[in-house]
Amino acid sequence: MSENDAGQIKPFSQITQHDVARLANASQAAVSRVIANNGYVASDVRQRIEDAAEQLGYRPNPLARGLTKGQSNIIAVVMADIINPFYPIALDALTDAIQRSGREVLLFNAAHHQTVDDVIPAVLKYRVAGIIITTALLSSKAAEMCESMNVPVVLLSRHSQRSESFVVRCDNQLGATQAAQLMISGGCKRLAYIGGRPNSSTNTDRRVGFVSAVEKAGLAPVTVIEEIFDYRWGMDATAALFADVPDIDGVFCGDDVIAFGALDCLRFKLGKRVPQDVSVVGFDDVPSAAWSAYDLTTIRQPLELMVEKTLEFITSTDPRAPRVHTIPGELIRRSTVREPLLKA
Amino acid sequence: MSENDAGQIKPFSQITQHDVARLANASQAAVSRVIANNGYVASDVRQRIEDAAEQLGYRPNPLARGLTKGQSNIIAVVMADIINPFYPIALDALTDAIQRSGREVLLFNAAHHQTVDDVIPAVLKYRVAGIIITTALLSSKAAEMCESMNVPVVLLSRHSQRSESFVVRCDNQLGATQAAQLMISGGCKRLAYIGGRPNSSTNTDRRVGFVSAVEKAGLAPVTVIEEIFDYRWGMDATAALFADVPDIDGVFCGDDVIAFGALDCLRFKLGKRVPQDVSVVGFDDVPSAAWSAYDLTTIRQPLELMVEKTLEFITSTDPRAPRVHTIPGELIRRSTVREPLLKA
DNA sequence: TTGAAAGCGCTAACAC
DNA sequence: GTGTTAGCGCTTTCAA
Repeated sequence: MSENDAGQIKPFSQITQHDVARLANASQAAVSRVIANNGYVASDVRQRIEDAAEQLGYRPNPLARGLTKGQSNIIAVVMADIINPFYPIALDALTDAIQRSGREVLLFNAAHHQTVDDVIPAVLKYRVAGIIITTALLSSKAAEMCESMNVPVVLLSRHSQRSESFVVRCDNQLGATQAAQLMISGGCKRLAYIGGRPNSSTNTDRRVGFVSAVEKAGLAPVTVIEEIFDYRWGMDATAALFADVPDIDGVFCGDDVIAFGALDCLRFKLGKRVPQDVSVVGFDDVPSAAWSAYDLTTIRQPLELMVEKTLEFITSTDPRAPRVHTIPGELIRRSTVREPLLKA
Repeated sequence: MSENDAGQIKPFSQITQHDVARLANASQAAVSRVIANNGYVASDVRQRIEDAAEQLGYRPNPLARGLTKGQSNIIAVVMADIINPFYPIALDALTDAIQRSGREVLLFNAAHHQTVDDVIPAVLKYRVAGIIITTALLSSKAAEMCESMNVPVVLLSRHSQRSESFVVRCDNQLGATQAAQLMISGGCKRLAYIGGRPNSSTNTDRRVGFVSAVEKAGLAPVTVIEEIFDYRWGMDATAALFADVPDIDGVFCGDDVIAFGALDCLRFKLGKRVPQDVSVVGFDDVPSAAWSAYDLTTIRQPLELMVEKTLEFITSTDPRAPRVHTIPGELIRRSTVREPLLKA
């Protein structure tokens, strides 16, 4: 607007602590102290500085701050399967919580051409305040890198014995056990498990929980088939399963998306009635599980609590505190499991 | 391993250009030149530097680089409706493309407590190389901020007349027109539109395209009902619609998720057959549209092309190039629209 | 071609 | 309490 220095308005946020200091008649260091809220500064000076900052529209430059402190205000989220509907909900909750805590989210997609291990170096360059990994595990080499840079890592919804990472997860075994009990009490005799990625902890825990609960009940052993967490697989696996073992009357699925595929195969390809002929249970409770077309009985992951604990871990300082936090899921009964006959 | 300077290994990525310079017997400035690939450096020196960098596992610090250059290697993605299944696919494609171009993604969730305008200042602090906004529009004030800092903004899947932003979008009007034609050719006479957020450009464009195509065909005017892009609304709107106008035989929905709600209401609450009694068309072609339980006829947004163009815009320099890019969608015929009777 | 040197905006001793 | 000063790791003149 005005063309001289007098009324000069620098483009937004090119304003530095020097500018503020000049206007407030204080040193730049003093400005730093009040902005970072760290160190002594007389209340009248503080007031002048705050006013000046306000007036100039001062915004601290996180790049500069990160450089000097050796740590940024950024939390990295590494995700490999953004498409699977569980992850968007998780991401929504995570980003919201992180932003509310005044930090920002750097998102790394570890799908397609990159693995988690590939992206870790890129993450670390940013001197992030923490790393949240969903979906896939971390090699010990990558975990060491993080540790050597003192960056806390939390594995969300993943388990891992060996690393020093924090772990926040739903109690998958317990959930699977509940699923088994529900189906068994509904009268299922011949059960199957359609799993996702075989070597993922999520899959293993769910399988183990289910298989052992069924075993404990003295039923025929569970037929297990595992490959990947997606709809297509749920469909194909179901077809294969029933071709092999036609009298299956209950299917527990590694996640909801697999269950949707199973349900559609059962109803539209195999002509089975659910739940009369076969019962189906999923895991996660993604939004579409509640849609009428599926109305899927499933185990809900306690996402709010999981996210909360995840952020706690990131900022935790006590090295002796437990590093693994397991939260029970919640059985959501809808209409894909046969109810027990009333013994009237 | 060894305890002296000789074999000393600094923790990963604490290694600076100084360290590399010392090992390569060159100046730190020279190292900068080869790393940034910018400026003259003799080939033997370059070789030594590259070897040294390799050997030490040197990684440039993006915070420092960003500070000096006044621009980071980060692209911000602002998203408000991560839950709606269209956005995860978009996000997956976006993040993958951005990472492949050697940049990183800072994700801002503009839902819950924050609007797009709220997050823009936070975005700008990071001196990002560009901002990609999905889901919601930008006030002109926020747009000015971006412009004053010389940060390109692209509105993905949004339109906006007034701002200087780039726009990449699917041709919503055309898609809606195709939907109308398909339904009409299948024999629909009494059509309705169930829209999402009334003042969003996506919604408006789709409504206008549909309404005018129906009008052009000389049919009864379209009944319009709009509120929000979600499943629940699709369900409720459908119930309300048929209570009001029972003879509707074709429903075009603002997006797939609304269509899922409509479908479920029609089938499970209203006892209608789809497509025999009423035809339904969605928009987006999210993954679940292909699932057997829905098998929804819809318009696919050309996401790959949209993402590609978005990144082109971010790096474009020609100020006279057109700033709006509209790409036609693709009609995906599945089973929710009645086929025309064959006039044999 | 190359190195020295001056910052980028900020934090954190360190003296006063 | 406060200002001065020395960097954080990097880019970029500017001389040599």
